[in-house]
Amino acid sequence: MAAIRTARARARAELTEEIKTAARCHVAESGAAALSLRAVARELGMASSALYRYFPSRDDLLTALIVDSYAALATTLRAADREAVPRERWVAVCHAWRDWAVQHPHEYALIYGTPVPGYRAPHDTVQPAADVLLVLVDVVRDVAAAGALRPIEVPPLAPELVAQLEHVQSTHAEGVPLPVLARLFEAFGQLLGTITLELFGHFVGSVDPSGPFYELTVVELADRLGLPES
Amino acid sequence: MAAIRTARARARAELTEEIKTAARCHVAESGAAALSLRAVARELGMASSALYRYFPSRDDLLTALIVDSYAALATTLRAADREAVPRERWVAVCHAWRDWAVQHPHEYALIYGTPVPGYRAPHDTVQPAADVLLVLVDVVRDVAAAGALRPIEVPPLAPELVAQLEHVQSTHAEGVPLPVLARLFEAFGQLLGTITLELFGHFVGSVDPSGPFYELTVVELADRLGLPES
DNA sequence: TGTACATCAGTGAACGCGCGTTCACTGATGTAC
DNA sequence: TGTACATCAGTGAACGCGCGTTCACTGATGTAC
Repeated sequence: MAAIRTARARARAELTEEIKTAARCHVAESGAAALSLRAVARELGMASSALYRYFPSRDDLLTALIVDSYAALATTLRAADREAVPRERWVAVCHAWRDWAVQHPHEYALIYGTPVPGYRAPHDTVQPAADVLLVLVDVVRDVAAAGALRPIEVPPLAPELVAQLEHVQSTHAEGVPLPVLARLFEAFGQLLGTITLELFGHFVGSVDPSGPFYELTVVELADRLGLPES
Repeated sequence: MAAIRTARARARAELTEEIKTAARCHVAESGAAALSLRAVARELGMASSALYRYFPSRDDLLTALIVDSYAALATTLRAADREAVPRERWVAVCHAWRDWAVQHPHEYALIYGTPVPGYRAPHDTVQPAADVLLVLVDVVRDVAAAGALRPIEVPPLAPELVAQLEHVQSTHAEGVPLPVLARLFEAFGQLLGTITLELFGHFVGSVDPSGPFYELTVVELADRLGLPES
């Protein structure tokens, strides 16, 4: 029933993919804010009104692209994560993140840049967004489970922060000590900030090209997380 | 000659400001990408073509806004920096940064978010952008000059990174040791990343509201820079 | 297997909108003598 | 101080553009009997 699909159903699935692919190209060239149904339709050689058979509105197409971009990033990170000793896993995943961003700057901007004006992210994007972070969490959790995590010292955590982190811990990061979890969020901010600054041109004239600087950042983050030396 | 201005010159200066103010409002409401000369003209009750007497194009108006936003942020940070002992200076400046961002989210997005599609930043924006960072640099440099900086350990720096940092050191940060300068850039990335994640909604469901988390980040950064305990 | 009807993909014209920019113009302000 | 000319601010109409979305339609595909 799901396997034996009618010609219509197969054509529909294929065209849906083609529309998303064309839209992704458009985003990669002109940015998400400029995404236009008409342009996509033009590229596919069909009437713009035909797209409404596949996506009820421009925003729904945008949502689909965002979900896909998160998924693509998460998949890339997972791939980088496989085969590597603990510390190298961290380094590999972090570099995979930057590489993906450099190779797909507009998709990166689509998910981590300024939200598109007038667009309200639906709930569909929450899980894909979390999946990306979970790659980082998993690296650390596996080390923790193996008892190889070096103890780290952090300043006392405010009660509100403890509550927030405990919630994350119980739902997504069991076995990761709270101080490490706090450092993981710090790492998230630092990685994203560093990549963003490079991509959006704020390092021009200082630490650009930023390969060596990013490398340093990643290594120091591994230290601060208590990951063992490679 | 600069003081005794004609009525025309005074009117011109005032209207230029009014245009920028109206444009800023527009950016604060709908974002930079949606900035429209016609909307600004409408708000001022004048013909849209009249704006071309003041700004040769939409992009020039955008540039003026960007320069102003950098300047406003730098001024805010400077104000926070005054009166405070060394370590508190760092904390005060970092919190002023976040506060400004939270209070002016669209201006923040204007300078640190996704670049506006089709817009190419002219050279006029370089110095204002640097001025913001120099507030952070100055805090650390003053402590270094007073000999109060705790020595810090960083992994060996790649030769290319050393060259980049030495260039920055010689032009903007004399007296700041290279490892500290590297950490300053890391701090820049981490602060910007953390603020961006909060502002763009990526902390919803985890460390949101992010006050306590940001506080922790700032304090740890001070440690890593070798700033003395308060 | 064949027919009758329902479903759906895709079309093309149209609505109504807002945009950046140009241009010839009017009338006020400034300047040189 | 008064006049003649040059400069400049602001107008309003127009050009040409692209957009999202709707709607009545044709014709092909799928389904029930």
